[in-house]
Amino acid sequence: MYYQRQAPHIRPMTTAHLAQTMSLLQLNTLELRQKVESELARNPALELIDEYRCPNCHRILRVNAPCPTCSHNQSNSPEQPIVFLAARQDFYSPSVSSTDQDENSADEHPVQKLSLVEHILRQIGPELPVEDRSIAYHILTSLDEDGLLPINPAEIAQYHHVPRSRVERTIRHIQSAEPIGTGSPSPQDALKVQLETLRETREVPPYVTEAVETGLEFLSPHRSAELARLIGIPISQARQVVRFIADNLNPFPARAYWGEPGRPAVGVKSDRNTYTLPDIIISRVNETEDSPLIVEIAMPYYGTLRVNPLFKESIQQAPEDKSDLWQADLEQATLLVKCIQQRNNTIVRLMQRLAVIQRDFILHGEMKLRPLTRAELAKQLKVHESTMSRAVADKAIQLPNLRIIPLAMFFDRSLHIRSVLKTIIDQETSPLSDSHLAQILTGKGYQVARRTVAKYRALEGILPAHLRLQSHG
DNA sequence: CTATGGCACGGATT
DNA sequence: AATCCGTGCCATAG
Repeated sequence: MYYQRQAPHIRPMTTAHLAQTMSLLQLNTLELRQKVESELARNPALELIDEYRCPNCHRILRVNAPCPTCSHNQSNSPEQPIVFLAARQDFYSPSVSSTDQDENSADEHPVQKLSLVEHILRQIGPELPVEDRSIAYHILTSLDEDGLLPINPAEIAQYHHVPRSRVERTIRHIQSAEPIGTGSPSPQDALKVQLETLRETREVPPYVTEAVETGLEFLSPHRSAELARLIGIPISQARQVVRFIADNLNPFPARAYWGEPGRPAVGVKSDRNTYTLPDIIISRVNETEDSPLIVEIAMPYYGTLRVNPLFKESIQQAPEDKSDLWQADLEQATLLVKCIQQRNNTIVRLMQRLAVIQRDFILHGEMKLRPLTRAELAKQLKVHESTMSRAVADKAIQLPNLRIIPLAMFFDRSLHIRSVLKTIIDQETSPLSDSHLAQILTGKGYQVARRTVAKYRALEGILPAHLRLQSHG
């Protein structure tokens, strides 16, 4: 399927190389992993050997990557505090541990991304009693697109002829898996579960529990006034509560990692029931202001992918009729390996640049996002615009604050203004009209037309001024 | 008369 | 070439 049986030597190498690099570049890590797996299964010239470890420190290394501990780092100048670790390979577990049901569905229509069901089963699989597996599977496949359970546990119990308590026990198992709260019957329950889990590791501000229990409908940022009145606390404290909940909890667990609750993230395909893992992870070394950033590129497979040297040697002894085929396989394998390396290289270079340009955004949030176009970055990196587009397409990136957002968000033209707009509205004492908001924004150095303010408002799901509530009283 | 949403146009972006 | 986005104009609601 991946190669035509034509005389391979006629095919111009460069064209094929280019074409394949391009097509690989626009795949995200999971898609690439599937591609590699299918090639591995089909092509005897390709082999996957154990991960390559640094002889001194035993760190797992990407092929050809300098060891970050023993040898010096390539990209670490003092004014650009960024450290690039070797791409990490341990991120995606090998595909052995899936259940029977998964195998079947995967055969029928190849999964593009790890489904939520599979993701959770892998987590709870080990602790889940075997006899509860079918129940868990039943629950997971019944989830709606937000990760909530729309049907009654009693139904499931009846269907499997088991006591209800066993179903509920299984639900609790599922709720405790990432994303926490999945399988809850309602957004409120999901929040409660998340809150409990959070309590184990962190201090939870006062009144958060009350807000979740009674003031659920007032939890959106611009309704803090109503919440304050309901619980009987100052508005400022209500804002903190709302802020805390927005930052740490999510009423729709399955959307947990896609940007902000309730708002579909920018640039995401509207695939339903897919759970997206990051292709790139950024973390920080410490909490100081000038802390270096660690950028990790997730690898699609364990170990080192390479052309099997034995296959290469034995190719002269190929049987007459197979000779062409083997030759084609060999070329295909070499091509794939090269292209994957090139893909990684492109993404690493992209991220090196991006981490410098958008450092403030990565560390301090949306308001600091610097408007940047793909074309601009392409120019700086001296690559073609279409290459940039592909590199950015369909990738997810995890920020140090653990939020996972589409890489495309780094190129949002108006996110920073929208974010400023949000805080203005959040802090307004009486509802401001669009034209007034436009004035304030212009005063702050963001030139936007009144009409545009209206569009941004709509985008953020904020009601027009006359429908917003007075914040005091 | 003011505030806002719909439509459409043109330029930028992909 | 196709799509997205900011903006102006106009109709409508209050």
